[in-house]
Parts: sequence; structure tokens; C-alpha cells
Amino acid sequence: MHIEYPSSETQAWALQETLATQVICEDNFDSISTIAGTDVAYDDATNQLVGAIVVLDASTLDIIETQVVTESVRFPYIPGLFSFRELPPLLSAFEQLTHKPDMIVCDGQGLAHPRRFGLACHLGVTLDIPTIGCGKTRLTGTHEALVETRGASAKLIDNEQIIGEVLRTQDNIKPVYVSVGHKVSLSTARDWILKLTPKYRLPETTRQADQQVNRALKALQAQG
DNA sequence: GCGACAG
DNA sequence: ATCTTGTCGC
Repeated sequence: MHIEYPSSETQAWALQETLATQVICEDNFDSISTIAGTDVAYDDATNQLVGAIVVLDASTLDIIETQVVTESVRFPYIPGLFSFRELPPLLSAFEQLTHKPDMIVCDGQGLAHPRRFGLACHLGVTLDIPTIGCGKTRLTGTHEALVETRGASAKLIDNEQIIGEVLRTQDNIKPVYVSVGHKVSLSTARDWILKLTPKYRLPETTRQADQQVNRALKALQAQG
């Protein structure tokens, strides 16, 4: 797969502004029978990234397929330019999939980004697949306090715009940051995150991908 | 200028 | 992201 790739911070910044105009913030899909989760981890010793995509049955949450890849780092981690680091291994893993998912939940922000183009938007626009951003911590935006019960939420605001939602997925547990990636509305994104978190703070999709990534990372470090 | 800053 | 001990809960 060929994608435009920046060779500098300035280029990356400009590319985000161009691609951000392609993001669709409304529901644009038929039915969702499979939903995937993604995660990426870094191996210090070899300076490589391990990326994983796990496809689940959207109704039973059973695992349908897993793909894991290991690649050299192409771009440093810079807040706001995060997707340029994680996108390559995720696209490689996606290519390997036999079962292309109907929707993807990313472990990072979507529109809840300084230029409204976080990882979830980048992956969604690149693959032209509906995506949801679900981050563990905040990148940008402010919000009101939310009560401690599962399902509680508050709008994430930045520059007087609603860029996402802070959502409590479990009672008395820190909330997650939900935002539109591509071809989904914020309310649809929120509904999916709640469905995917019947028991834990993070979506089952993300948890499965995280598990695969760490398994591969451990195997990598066991070699040398 | 200073702090904040997805993973 | 990763570095880390003990502690709490199922």
C-alpha cells in the first residue's frame, strides 16, 4: 500500500491539515458485523514497533482473526504527530488481514486533536473505513466533572467546538476519551465504546490488541 | 516566556 | 510507551 509520508515535522503538520478536510463525522456504513482493535508497542533494544490488529465478531466479541507485525521506527513520537509513528505498522497488519473489519477502534484520539486529525482519523481516511478514537488520557480539550457511575459523560470542548466526549466506562474508574475517527457520529462512537466495555475500562478490541502486542514484544525481547 | 503534551 | 513493589479484590 502506498501512502504519502512526511520527512519532516513541518510536512507532517501540513499533511494533517490537508487530510483533515476528508474526515467524515457522520454515520456512513451499512451494518457492523465485525469490529477491530489496534495497538502498537515499542521495543527499545531494536528500535522497532510491534503493531497488532485483532478482528472481533461485533455481537459475540469472539476473536475472528489476529495479525501482528514488527517494523523499524520511521517517525519519532511527537504529541500531535503521533499517527505518523503508529500508522505504518498498523497499515502493514491491516494488509495481512483476511477478514477486513467493518469498523476499527483505535487506541488514541480521533477529532480530539489540535488540528482535528488524530490517529483514528488518519487510519480511517487512509483505509476508508469507519473508525473510533478511544484514548486513555487527554491530548487537548476541556470538560466538566462527571459523576462516578458507568455511562456518565461530559463533552470535550476545544476552541468552542465539541471535539469528543469523556466517558466513564466503569464505576469509580478513570474515564476514557472518545472521539470521531471517520464515518461515524460521536453518539455512535460513544455507544460502541459502551458496548465494548461491559467489564473493563478499555474496549475489548483494544484489550485484545494490547495482549497480542505484548506477547510479540515479549517474544522479541526473549531472542536478543 | 512557560507549561502541556494521544502512545 | 516504559521503568517498578506491594496491595487489594475476585
